[in-house]
This record gives sequence, C-alpha cells and structure tokens, in this order.
Amino acid sequence: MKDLLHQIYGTLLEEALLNEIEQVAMLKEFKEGDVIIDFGDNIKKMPLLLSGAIKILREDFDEGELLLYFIEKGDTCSMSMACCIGDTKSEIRAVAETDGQVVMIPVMYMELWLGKYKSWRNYVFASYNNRLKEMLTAIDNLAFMNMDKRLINYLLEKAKINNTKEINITHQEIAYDLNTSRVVISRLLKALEKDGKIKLHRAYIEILK
Amino acid sequence: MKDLLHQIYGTLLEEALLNEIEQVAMLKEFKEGDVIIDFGDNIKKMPLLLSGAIKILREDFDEGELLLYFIEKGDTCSMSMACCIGDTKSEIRAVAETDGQVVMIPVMYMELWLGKYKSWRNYVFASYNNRLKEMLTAIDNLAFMNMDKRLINYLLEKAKINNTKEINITHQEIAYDLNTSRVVISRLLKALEKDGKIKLHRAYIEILK
DNA sequence: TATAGTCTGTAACACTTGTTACTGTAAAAG
DNA sequence: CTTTTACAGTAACAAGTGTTACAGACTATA
Repeated sequence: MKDLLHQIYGTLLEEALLNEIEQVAMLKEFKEGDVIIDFGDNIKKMPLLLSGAIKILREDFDEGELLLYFIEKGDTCSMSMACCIGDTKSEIRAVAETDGQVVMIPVMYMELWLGKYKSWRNYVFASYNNRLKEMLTAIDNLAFMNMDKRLINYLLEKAKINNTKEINITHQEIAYDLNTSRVVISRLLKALEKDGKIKLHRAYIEILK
Repeated sequence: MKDLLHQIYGTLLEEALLNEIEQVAMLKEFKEGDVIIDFGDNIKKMPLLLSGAIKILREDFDEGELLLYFIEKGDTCSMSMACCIGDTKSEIRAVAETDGQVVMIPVMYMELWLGKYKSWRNYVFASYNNRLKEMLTAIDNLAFMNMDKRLINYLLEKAKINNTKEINITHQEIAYDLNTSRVVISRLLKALEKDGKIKLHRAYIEILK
C-alpha cells in the first residue's frame, strides 16, 4: 500500500499526511462489478482510489438508473464525503468498472486533517470541484443532447476509462446506464455502424477511426 | 450590513469571523433581473447572500439555457467557490430572482479562513453539499421525469421562493428556464388548468389548492 | 381612440424516444 | 448433440416533445 500511495498521491499530499494515512487507513481490493457503495448506505469512511475505475450511478425512486460519471485513480468520491460530513445516507451507487484498490479513511481523520494540512484541504476542494464539473457535464448531456449524441459520448468515455477501442458490453447494459431501453440503443448503434463510426459484435463494440 | 450579517450568519459562523467579514467584505445590492455572475466571468470574490433569492442557470454552447437551482439567504454559490479556487471561468449564470443583498469576500480571505476557522470550514462544506444535492435533484428531474412533472416542480419551487401562490411569469420565460419551447409550456399549462391544479391569467399563474 | 407590441391558444405536422412483439443467431448448459 | 438462455435485429405502433403558423385578446403608448 505504501508504495502505491506515495506513487499516486505523492505530488498531491504532503509527506507527514501520507504517513498518517498509512497508519489509519484500510486497504480494500475490489473486483469488476462489485458494489462498493449502495444507495442508502451509511458512509463512515472516505475512499481514496489507488487503482482501477469506479462508476457512479444515480437511481430513480422506483426503478430507473443513470450513470453520472467515472472515477479514476487519484480521485475520491465527493458524494461520500458529502454524506460523511452531513451524516446522511448515500445518494448514489458506486460500482467497480474494473478491478482495483481503495484506501478507506475514517471520517474523523478526514475532518481533523482539514484543519491540519493545507494539501489535504486543497485536495478535497479540488476533488469537490471535479465532481461538480462532472455533474454539470451530466446535466449538459441530459438537457441539451439527444440520445444518439449521449450514446457516442458514453462509448468514448467507456473506451477512455478502459483504455481500449473494444468495449465489452451488451446493448442492455448500455441501456441501463443511459436510462433508456435496449431497443432504442440497438437502433442507434445500428445507425452509428452504418455511419462507419463503430462495428458491432456480440457483446462487444469496436470503435473505428 | 453588520446587523443583517449577524442576524443571518450568527448561528453559523463564530463571532471573530463575522468581525473579519465585516472588515473585508463589500456589500452589494441587486435588483430583480440583474445578472450577478455571467457565463465565462472570472470570479475573484465569493458571494454570501444576505437577502433575496438568486437563480443559477446553465447555458448550452450554442443557445439553450436551463435552470439548475435557486439560492436563498444564508447560502453561497459553491460554483463561484469552485471557480475561485480553481481559478477558472464561471460555468454558470446567476440572475437575481428578487431584489436582495450580498456581501462579496475576496477569495484570498476565503482560503485563509479555511485553515483558521472551523465554523467557516463547516459552512463551506455544508454549502458544497447542498449544491451537490441540488444538482442531483436537477439530474433526477431531467433523467426521470417528463416535462409535465418538471413543470409542476418548477411552479412549486417558484412559488416557494417567492412565497406566494401567484407567480408573475410568462410562458416564454418558463420555457427558457426549462429549456423547451413556449408552445410546449402553454400546452402543458392548459392541461394543468383543466386538471384544476392551476388557474391561468395573462403573465401570471395562480396555484390552486 | 388608434396602433403596435406582447402574450396566449390552438392546429397540424415532424421527429425522437418508448413499447411490444417476434425472429434469428450465438453461447452456455445439460 | 440437444436444449436452453442470452443477445441482437427489426417492424409497427404509441407517446412525448419540438416546430411552424396563425389568430385572438390584452396592454402600453402615442
């Protein structure tokens, strides 16, 4: 843990803080598909992502679901912080997009360090700001774009996060993330294929160009 | 300014901090319709709202616009903070919903106080969290609701903010805030009137029940 | 009062998205 | 190898929203 922590957070956080983190934090490994935080969970620890990627979903009261954004190494989940500090239940679900590792920091240290370490304050604020920006991007997608454009953005982001042009995913899974139906996704994907932008296979999609 | 500041922030912020605010902050009055922050503005001061209400809008790259949420007394604009800290341009537009007053705090103090005053940290975080929650609400509206439900929510919120059941607004103005067209709004309002939920007049809407 | 401008109502139509149903094919399980 | 299940393609239709056009009513102003 120590090596990875220094490697990823060494430039962001000061030495003394990193040492404290090592002492109080718990390392946790996760596998693709694991539900790391669920809707309604009580959050008592704050996660710092060391490796892998996590996707953050919003759930409708009766059944719908929507992908908000992805988190990568060096990020934290501000939503969790929000819940920690406000002592409220989680408003989101966090699902592992790939295998990876997080360190979990008890919330009491998180608050203590805000007064103690300037680098911690900067990191936490920067993280909040990133999340706010990503929420704005999500809103832009929903408010100003049609499903075809949202789908393209989704595929590109997915490709970026997984660092490949071949995305292993079914039409149904995409439909869940975009809160629409499988038929709609199939229809639009077909149109994208006709445009020569992608190539469709069973349970995976190839991004061309 | 001193009285109002103590009255509204007295329970949130410690005495010493309130005194500092008085010394460095600038009082600014605004009138309904004033553009307080515009898209692309460079933010160098952080606003604390003393009275009145402000609406926060997101703009599409070519022309659309969308109401994100309202801010009331005791709140601050976290988006501005985000921009202050990140030293980036404003991602949103802030328009006065009613007449009111803000105090503007230079960003350097804002950062200084984060290390110095616990109550300031708590306030700033609570504010961030409120904004994140409101962004989630905005996303819920966009992702999971049809225009008729969004319109109802809009009218209710508008009524609450202005503390009246008689909302002075044209259909066109509503259409701008919800990023749709006037005809769509007129159509849905008519349906709501037939349901006995509202009564329509020229340039104002009465919420029944 | 006459005139221009603003606000609303409505119709007709196009486009996007959602829904249901059915088919064929590939993969997995037996 | 056979059966079952999962995945994808497609059609036909419904519903929601966006667009254009026009008319009538109200308001402000000259």
